[in-house]
Amino acid sequence: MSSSESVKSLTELVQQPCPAIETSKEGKPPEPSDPPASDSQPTTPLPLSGHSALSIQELVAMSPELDTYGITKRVKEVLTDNNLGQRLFGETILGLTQGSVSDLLARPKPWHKLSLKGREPFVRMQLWLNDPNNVEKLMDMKRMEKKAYMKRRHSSVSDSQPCEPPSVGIDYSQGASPQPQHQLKKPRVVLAPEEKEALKRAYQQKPYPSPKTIEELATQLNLKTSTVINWFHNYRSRIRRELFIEEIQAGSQGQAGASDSPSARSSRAAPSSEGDSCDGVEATDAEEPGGNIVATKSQGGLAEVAAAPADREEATQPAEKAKAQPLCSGTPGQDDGEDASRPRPLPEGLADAPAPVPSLAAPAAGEDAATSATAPAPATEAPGAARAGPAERSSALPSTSAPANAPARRPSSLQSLFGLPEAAGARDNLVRKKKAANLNSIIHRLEKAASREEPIEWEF
DNA sequence: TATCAGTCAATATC
DNA sequence: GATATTGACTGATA
Repeated sequence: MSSSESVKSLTELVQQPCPAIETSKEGKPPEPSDPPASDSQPTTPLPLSGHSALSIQELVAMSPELDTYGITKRVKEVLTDNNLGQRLFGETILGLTQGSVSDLLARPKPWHKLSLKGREPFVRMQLWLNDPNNVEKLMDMKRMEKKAYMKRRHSSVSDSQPCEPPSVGIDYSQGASPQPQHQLKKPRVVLAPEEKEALKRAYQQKPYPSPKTIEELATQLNLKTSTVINWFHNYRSRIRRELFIEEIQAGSQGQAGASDSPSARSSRAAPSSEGDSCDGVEATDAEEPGGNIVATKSQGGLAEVAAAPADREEATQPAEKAKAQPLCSGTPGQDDGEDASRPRPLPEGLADAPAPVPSLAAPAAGEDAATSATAPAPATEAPGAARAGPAERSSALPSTSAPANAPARRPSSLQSLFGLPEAAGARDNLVRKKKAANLNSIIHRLEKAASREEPIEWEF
């Protein structure tokens, strides 16, 4: 009951105009920081008015599994249909910056892979979608912003003061030091294509390089070790994310075709079906990093890969490939394009770009095997596994999917709150089916590859 | 301590 | 100008 209560209050909130927005935007103490700042706090549900501050968190906690992909899709539609920008939407509704919104909309992670915090934006989006006045409100915000902007502009002009960009309030200015700190700002590091290429190659060989390796890479590329470390972190997580997406997309596509014929499904899944050879399904397989499905399955066939000491590598490799491909195909052209900007000798092995296809077997470098070994591949990645390896997901979905037929753990009211169609359960099943189909095709290909004994071939 | 998730914010691209 | 990309940072977790 309590849950439905809060749900109710939330529903109300959703219905009512979101004042929070106004506060943050309108008064616009051009504080770009205000929304996020407060937001990051557990107490900050910007779009929701004060009294319900806690609700969003509660909601997130109690919310049923949401279709993140579907939500973002709808949000994108609404935004584009109404010509509403990501920035406005992000800052007023989600309390996130434009970049984050872009990222979120373009690469939503599956619900079960999200942490509580990560789910928050999706719950907000869902609530927003449920709000019949959502668009109007945003439109209003847009107008208000415009007005405010004009106002500022006018005043500044009249003052003949080269007022700095309105909202781009330099936080430095007001805060602590009166000095022109902007100067102290670290310049953003921009890696040259060759550097990225080299890092990618390094990644292919060791997704989890040892400190020593990192050091070497940094030295040879003339980068800071922290930059190299960050790069690896970012690359790993982004690849992982891509895989989620592809998984979903492949799934939905597969479904489309699969719905009628299984064969269609498999064909679509077909590797290069993508045409691009680059990303595509590849990723799908790779997806296993999240779950180990492939690992398990593949192990049989992809022995070599699996054999590699570094499970993690194994796990990531495919993904890597997905990513790597582009390199191959893409680089050729500009590849030579030097970046005179920064001369740096690429590490051997990394440098020989010629070989676009990284040798999976390359594990030669044992030293790091240890490193990677440290973290049991699937284990680590287990996040996915733990939460729901593809395998699980497809069949025995953990808690998430269970709901469908399982004893409804959530009060239906919640579902309505989130605007879950009555068919939520059905959709759930659908999604599961898609995933299962996707997995099947993956397995199929893996087996095929395995039987062929083509070590590297399976990079699709 | 290493890695991850989530995010910001600068920069690139459309 | 809006959106996408990406290096860096923070906090959480194992």
